[in-house]
Amino acid sequence: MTASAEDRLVEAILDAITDQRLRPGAKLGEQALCDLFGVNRAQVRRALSALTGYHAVTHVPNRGTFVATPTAEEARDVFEARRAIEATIARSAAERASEDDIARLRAHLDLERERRNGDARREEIRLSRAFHLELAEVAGNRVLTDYLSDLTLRTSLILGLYGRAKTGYCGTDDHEGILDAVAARAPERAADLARAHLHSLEAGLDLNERPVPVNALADAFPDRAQVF
Amino acid sequence: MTASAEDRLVEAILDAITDQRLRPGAKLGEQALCDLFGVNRAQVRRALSALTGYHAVTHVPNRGTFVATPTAEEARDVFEARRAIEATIARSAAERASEDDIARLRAHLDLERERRNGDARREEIRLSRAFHLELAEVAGNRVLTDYLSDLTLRTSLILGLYGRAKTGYCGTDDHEGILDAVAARAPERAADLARAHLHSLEAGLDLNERPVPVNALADAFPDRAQVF
DNA sequence: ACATCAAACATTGTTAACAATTAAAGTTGC
DNA sequence: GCAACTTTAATTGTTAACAATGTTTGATGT
Repeated sequence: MTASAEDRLVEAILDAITDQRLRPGAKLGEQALCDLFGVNRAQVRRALSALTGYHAVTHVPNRGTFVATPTAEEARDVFEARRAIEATIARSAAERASEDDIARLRAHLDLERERRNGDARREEIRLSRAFHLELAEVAGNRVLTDYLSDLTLRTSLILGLYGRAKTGYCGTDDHEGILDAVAARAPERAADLARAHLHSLEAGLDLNERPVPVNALADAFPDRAQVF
Repeated sequence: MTASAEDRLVEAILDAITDQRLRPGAKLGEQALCDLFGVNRAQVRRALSALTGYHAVTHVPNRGTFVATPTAEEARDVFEARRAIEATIARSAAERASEDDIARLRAHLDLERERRNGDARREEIRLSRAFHLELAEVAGNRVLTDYLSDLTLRTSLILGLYGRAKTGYCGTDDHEGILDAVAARAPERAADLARAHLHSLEAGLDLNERPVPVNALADAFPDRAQVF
């Protein structure tokens, strides 16, 4: 069960993008990654290739690979796709959730609410994403779960680019409403609430192009920077 | 605009899977692909890596990569995902299709009907897939179109594994009904018909595990086999 | 004949050196 | 001082040889 070097790299970069330590447009230099993670270039190269498949990075021939910078149009498409997929997920979850599932999701929301009182913004995004993905697990469709994993990552990038600093991200209240509908075995209400949740999240965006904030690779992995 | 060797390879293999010249479980040997396409191993390797991202092949460490063999469960998940996505696509298409779009789709259906009278079964699958993808283009959501491209490919594999030989694949009649709803600007009816179409396609499957038919790589590319 | 084991073969995985391309720095001329 | 050009450095792309793993083949003994 020991993950390969390539998988570790992919996970580390996905994590860094998820909680916005790596911002859109940041360059992922091959040698830099070799040094940071202590692997050889071929492995880095394959990891980056895999990441392009997740729409997390874009590869420019002879230039390098960069953290993806979704356009405003792509942002709209991502949210529409999420509504289509998460409505189905919410419906299935309401039909299939066991008592254990519901209890687990409630515990997750408690954690979310607790952390929200603090100001750990990164943690907030990560936990919010985790709720959506756990609900997907409960729904039990691996294909949809994989797509949602992809879409939530892209949502992280979109929030980083177009999100207004003021507004919080996913309201915990919305999540609570969805879970209540699931617990009440009300599939259509759960689906409607999921759609509404995503609409309000999208409404909180400012979809005007803005200068792309780029930061260095080393900033995203401060712990490793000293090790190597 | 000249496609790279890697892209050509990916396209060729995806095509071969789409019209079932490459069947589930077929081994994609690296050296064999080098010989067939006259490229070096590194390029083959990267192409195969990209293909795993499309869920078209699976990679087994130290064993090689093989054309994916979806399980019965995955088949169900794929169809549920398609219903979620294509219902949204049909709805959008009905809202946004121009007269040109509709004319183009009608021409496509004419072609489909014509070929159907012949017995070109491969052509039939390819054209049916193309209709779904063209409708997605009309709907105008690139994210959903990409996912659908992925799902239709997997559907090809699923039909090869679990499809009853008797039944045709996508009925042209179903497609016609969907297009009529689009032309009539009836989004909900279009969405319902799309869902029903996929339900009937899924109902035509025999989801019992069966021996995996494997054929050789060279069989899938008879034209190239002689060149090299 | 069948199972077991061992050696030969074939295939995948890794590494390092080399080539090609792009970005950066420095220089020259106006 | 600024722009255009040349040279230098850094980065990505490619190739081929080597190592490790898995598979097949054939021999051996029961």
